[in-house]
Amino acid sequence: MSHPNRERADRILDAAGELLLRMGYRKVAVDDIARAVGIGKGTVYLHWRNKELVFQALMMRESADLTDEILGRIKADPAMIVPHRMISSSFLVTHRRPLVMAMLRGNADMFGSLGDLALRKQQDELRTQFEEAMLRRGLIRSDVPNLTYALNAATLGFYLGDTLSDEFEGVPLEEKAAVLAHLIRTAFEPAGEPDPEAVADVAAELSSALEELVSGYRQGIYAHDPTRAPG
Amino acid sequence: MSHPNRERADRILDAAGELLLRMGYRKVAVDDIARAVGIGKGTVYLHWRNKELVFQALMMRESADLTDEILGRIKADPAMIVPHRMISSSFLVTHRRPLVMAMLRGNADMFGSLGDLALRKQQDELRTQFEEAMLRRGLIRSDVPNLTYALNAATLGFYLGDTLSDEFEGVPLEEKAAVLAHLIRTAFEPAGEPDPEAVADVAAELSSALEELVSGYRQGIYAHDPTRAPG
DNA sequence: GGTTGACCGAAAGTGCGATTCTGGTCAACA
DNA sequence: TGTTGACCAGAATCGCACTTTCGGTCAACC
Repeated sequence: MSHPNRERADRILDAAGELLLRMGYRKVAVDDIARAVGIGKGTVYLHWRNKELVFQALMMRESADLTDEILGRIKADPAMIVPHRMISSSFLVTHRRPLVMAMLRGNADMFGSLGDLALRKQQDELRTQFEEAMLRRGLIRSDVPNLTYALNAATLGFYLGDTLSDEFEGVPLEEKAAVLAHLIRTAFEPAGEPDPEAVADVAAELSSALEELVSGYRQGIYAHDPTRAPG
Repeated sequence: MSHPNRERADRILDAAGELLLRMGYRKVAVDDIARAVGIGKGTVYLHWRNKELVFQALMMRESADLTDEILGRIKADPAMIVPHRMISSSFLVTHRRPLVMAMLRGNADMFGSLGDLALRKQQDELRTQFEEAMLRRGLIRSDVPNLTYALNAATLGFYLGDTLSDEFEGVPLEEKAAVLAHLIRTAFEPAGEPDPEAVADVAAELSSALEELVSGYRQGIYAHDPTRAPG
């Protein structure tokens, strides 16, 4: 039985991430990763059962880090959770993480078939919880039709815009975030200042939900499967 | 010299469109088109110099028809030009034209390399003109940062949403349009009713610009290149 | 017991000649 | 004069043998 050290696991993921960005999933050989770290190929397999799990772990670590970053901002200022700040801030934070961007753009040649099945489901639940809490506490207007779809569609273009056309390459990321903030604030939030108590409450609720999400991510990253039951 | 009849040209384009949707650009042979119409392959070449021009003509006709449709709505009710109605209505009309949808989704295997270079430029100019007129007459709020980018990004997600994820397939098109209308109205339009005179003026200006656009399209469709200069 | 890298088989890639397809032409025809 | 489809050349596709790559294993080593 093995309990490979975690610091090495992180170095492996570091290398995997770098190579992934540079060459794409298919072109990265497990041996490349091992070489980059300065260890034997077999050692990688002491950490994860196969190649796909290595990259899955990488993406989970990335997601966890990103979520932590957002969590930190909420802790520093609970007012961060009002939709327009939350969403534009997530936009910024996300865009600074090339791996996450590549993932959610579904760059097919970058990722072989990294299914975020359970992951996606968890995020969906979180989003639903977020929306419900916001609605309940009056931080989102109640007259928006089809809220979930509306938020998605309204946001999607900002994430995909520069992928499909280079006509807005010149606009700085911060300005784009500001535009997104304007959009969310005017279209989804009620007029006037939000109730500070509601903000605090929702911030607390959301924080704990995010913490749970992060711990879920982290759990998946370094989990080493026990050797299969003997046949 | 030839002046092939226009009705036949239209039948060719009809067939080309049907085949294009069914099999994609590459798989459609000029001979297939001719067969479908019941004419000889050579006849197609009496209308257009090569295969690509046939499909370019098809897309121009499609664009012209679509623009005409919008134009008709504006004529029937000038208030159609207020942004939220204009944009959501364009959304609906566009989504009912599979060829246009395929085109602007950039379905690479559907279209070989149909460059809408000049076309795109013309549309951009029109959009700019539209925005300026709206701003000038107070039909769009003046506090929206980066207006052009904002409108694009805010709208894009609605066009691409169901391409990338099937999670909103269930939402009827009309409801999506309603969401888009809400978004545009609340985020881009000033509160209160628009000035009827401004509406009428902008409607007139936009109508004539659209008519010009359509006539530009139509001109390109059936234009037969003169035989090359003798070598 | 942790670590390694030679080794294996499957799968992907490569080279190349044979074959089919198809855009475009044009002599013949109506 | 308008229309056609047989014809041609170049491109794409296919078939296939050969080579290379790479995920994953495991006996040997430290």
